[in-house]
Amino acid sequence: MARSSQPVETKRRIPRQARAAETVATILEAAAQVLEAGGVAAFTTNAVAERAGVSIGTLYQYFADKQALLRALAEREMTATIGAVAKALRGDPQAPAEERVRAMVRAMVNAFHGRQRARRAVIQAVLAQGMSFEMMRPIAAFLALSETEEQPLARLNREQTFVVSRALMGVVRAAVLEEQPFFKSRTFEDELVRLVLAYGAAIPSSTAPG
Amino acid sequence: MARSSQPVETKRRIPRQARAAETVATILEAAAQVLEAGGVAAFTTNAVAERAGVSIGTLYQYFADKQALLRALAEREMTATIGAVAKALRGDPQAPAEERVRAMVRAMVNAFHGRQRARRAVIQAVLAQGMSFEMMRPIAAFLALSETEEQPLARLNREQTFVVSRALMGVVRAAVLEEQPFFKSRTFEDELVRLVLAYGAAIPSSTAPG
Amino acid sequence: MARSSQPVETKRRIPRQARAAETVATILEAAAQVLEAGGVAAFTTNAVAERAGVSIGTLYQYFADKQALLRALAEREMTATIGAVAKALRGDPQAPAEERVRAMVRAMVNAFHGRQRARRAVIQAVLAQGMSFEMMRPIAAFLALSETEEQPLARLNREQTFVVSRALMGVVRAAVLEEQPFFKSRTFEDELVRLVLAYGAAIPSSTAPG
Amino acid sequence: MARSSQPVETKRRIPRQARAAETVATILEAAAQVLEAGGVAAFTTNAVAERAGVSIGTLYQYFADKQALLRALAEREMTATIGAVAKALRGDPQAPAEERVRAMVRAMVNAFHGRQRARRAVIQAVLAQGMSFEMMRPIAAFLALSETEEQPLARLNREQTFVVSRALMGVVRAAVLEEQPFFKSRTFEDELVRLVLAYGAAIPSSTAPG
DNA sequence: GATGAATGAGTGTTCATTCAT
DNA sequence: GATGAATGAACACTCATTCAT
Repeated sequence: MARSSQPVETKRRIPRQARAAETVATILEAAAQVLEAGGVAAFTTNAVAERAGVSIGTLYQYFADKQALLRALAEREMTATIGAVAKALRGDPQAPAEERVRAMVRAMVNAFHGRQRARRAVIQAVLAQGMSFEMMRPIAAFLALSETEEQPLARLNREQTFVVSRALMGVVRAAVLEEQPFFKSRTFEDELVRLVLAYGAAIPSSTAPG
Repeated sequence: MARSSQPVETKRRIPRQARAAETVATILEAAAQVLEAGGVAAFTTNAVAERAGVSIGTLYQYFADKQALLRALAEREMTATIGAVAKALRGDPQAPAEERVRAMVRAMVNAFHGRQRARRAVIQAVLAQGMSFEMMRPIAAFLALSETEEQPLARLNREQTFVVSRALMGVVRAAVLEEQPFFKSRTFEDELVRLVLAYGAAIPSSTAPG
Repeated sequence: MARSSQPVETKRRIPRQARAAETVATILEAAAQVLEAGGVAAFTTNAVAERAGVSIGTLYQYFADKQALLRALAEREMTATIGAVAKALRGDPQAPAEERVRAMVRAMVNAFHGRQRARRAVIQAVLAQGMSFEMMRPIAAFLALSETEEQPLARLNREQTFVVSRALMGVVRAAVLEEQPFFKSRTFEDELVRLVLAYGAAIPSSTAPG
Repeated sequence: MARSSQPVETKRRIPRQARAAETVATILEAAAQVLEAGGVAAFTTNAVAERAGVSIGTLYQYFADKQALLRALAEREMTATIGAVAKALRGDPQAPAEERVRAMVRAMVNAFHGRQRARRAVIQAVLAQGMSFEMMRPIAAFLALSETEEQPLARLNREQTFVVSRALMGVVRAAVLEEQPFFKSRTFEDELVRLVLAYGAAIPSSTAPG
């Protein structure tokens, strides 16, 4: 496993032409499929290239190394989740807290729908490669709910934001990884909403900064 | 290549002599150290054997394969956590709920003290190898708190048990993996206690089975 | 680890370029040489690769595993033998039986000329790997002589075909393995011819089917 | 694979006591069983020792190395075959040639009865280890039939002896290795007898020496 | 004499990565 | 830009053999 020393750059070549962008998309989709089909063990650069229908050389033209490919994939998957959650949060600001929390919870759960295995594999792969949870920060930010100026979820301090966001993600993640049958059930959703609301309600105004 | 059947499945040879038992302990300790020092990437059977000061052959005399070694290590680490949490839960049954929850939370947090990197690596490795979360079941069982006949955490149904246990573990896990500076702080502990108690209090008696 | 399906099963990648075809030939030749030089014990994939002057990776690009390499080699060697024998059998159909049998015997003996050690090693290796004698079937078929419409070797039943073919091959094989000095002698050839003709002549027409 | 340099000695320690002789027998029997059960691949010194119920150290007390064990086993198996054939040949010297040949053929076929897999494995192992066919010489000698003073099989020269003995053994060997269903049939036996007699009859007195 | 824990050279095999075409 | 043949460090794992107890 030769370690390349490209610290920051994810991609080698910024695709300026439509064709190149297509190739990149093809490769990423192939990567997701390989992960979905065979899990982490099957996720080799050669396999991805073959699935994508491009040569291994072409893959390396766009991704500096395996890490970069994985990073890009994780980003893509995360972006989808973030987008859905953000949209839910952006909904009607006048709606009652429960309604908004429920919309967000549902968005998260739905985000993990479908290609569960791929997402699970992405999580595994991300962890296996020692990548920090940095890329999950955006979600955490959303979950902080600080953009909701209204009660009862606003004004959380650092620890509280961390607790509620990670609690929520922790439960969803565990449900995905453990393949819990009740994952998509209404009962499960209810409990997640309850968790967030109860915790929010239990926070006295004074603990929040300012 | 006939494999003689061994009782535990994890180990190849049951150490009957003092020397052998020592060797096993040495290897496991070495495994933890390697994981601590270099993360999942450095966790090779050869590296572990070298660190342990035994030959690679000796390692394989006691562990059928890499997985088995990892499994044994995870077991060892998990047992420590379980033991601490269980002890906390066993405490004074007359004590108020908050006190008992706090004891448990503290036990969990403390369990992840010290060799954080190793534990983190164990988690990563376990995930990377596609091992199911089965081994975390015992902890979940404890967290279900169903043994506490008293209010307010008893009588949780399946989904509720799952939610509270995974929420708690999710937060602690994230704090370890992300190396949050407030991990050992009282503030953090307070919030965890709040999460559990608030959720427990928000559950109406009627949702629980029976 | 998805294996893409290949037509022949023996090879992983079908060489489409001239360079690749050359490489395959080089590896096979190296395999024969290694076998010739050091026998079965020396026949390791690394040794073959080194002898071929290619990296071990290249070897595995064309042969799925050691077995496949061995199989390919055996095939190559057998094909040579079969070809020679077949050619001899195809000779003048009008020629007297003795002449035709002699041509065949000579072809077989000659086929084992030269690289005796390699062939011997191939046989050993094939046996050692538990490979069935399937690949020798073609030779047996030829030896059945059923294509010779003429007396005295045609119309052999199953057991008779087996007996005469294996007897002939058994003697040749033993001569090769035991490195008998008279292997290439005319006397030896005479005796082989005698064996086949005598046996053929001793079979009454009635024992053959039809 | 450390090669020990003990050229000739098969056994390390000559068992002078009854107990030691028993142990050797036990080990040899275990070796045969391991070979029978798992073929060449399963034939490891450790497996044999375990099967024999002795420690690996004990095994090495009686057999210098794996080769020696194999050699001893081959010897044991061959001795049985030889004994049977010799007995058949020793039968009534006044009996007609066909009868005596048939007795011999039957003895050979029967010798390969029963533990076929083990014998097959022994053959494979013997070949795999590069052991020459030296140990089969005794059988060849018997097959030379030179002890039969009578017609028509006596007075064979070197090549003729070689041809008839190896032809016979070659057919039997092939039948065992290929697991031919007709192996034990009367038809097959008939053909073997025919082969020997026809060949013998086809030899003019003048070709034999003296 | 017997034991079995320990050894370690050696094997087959993978896969990220390069570079000549 | 694309290709894919070639690379080789690295890995998991085996097993014949030794020797302290």
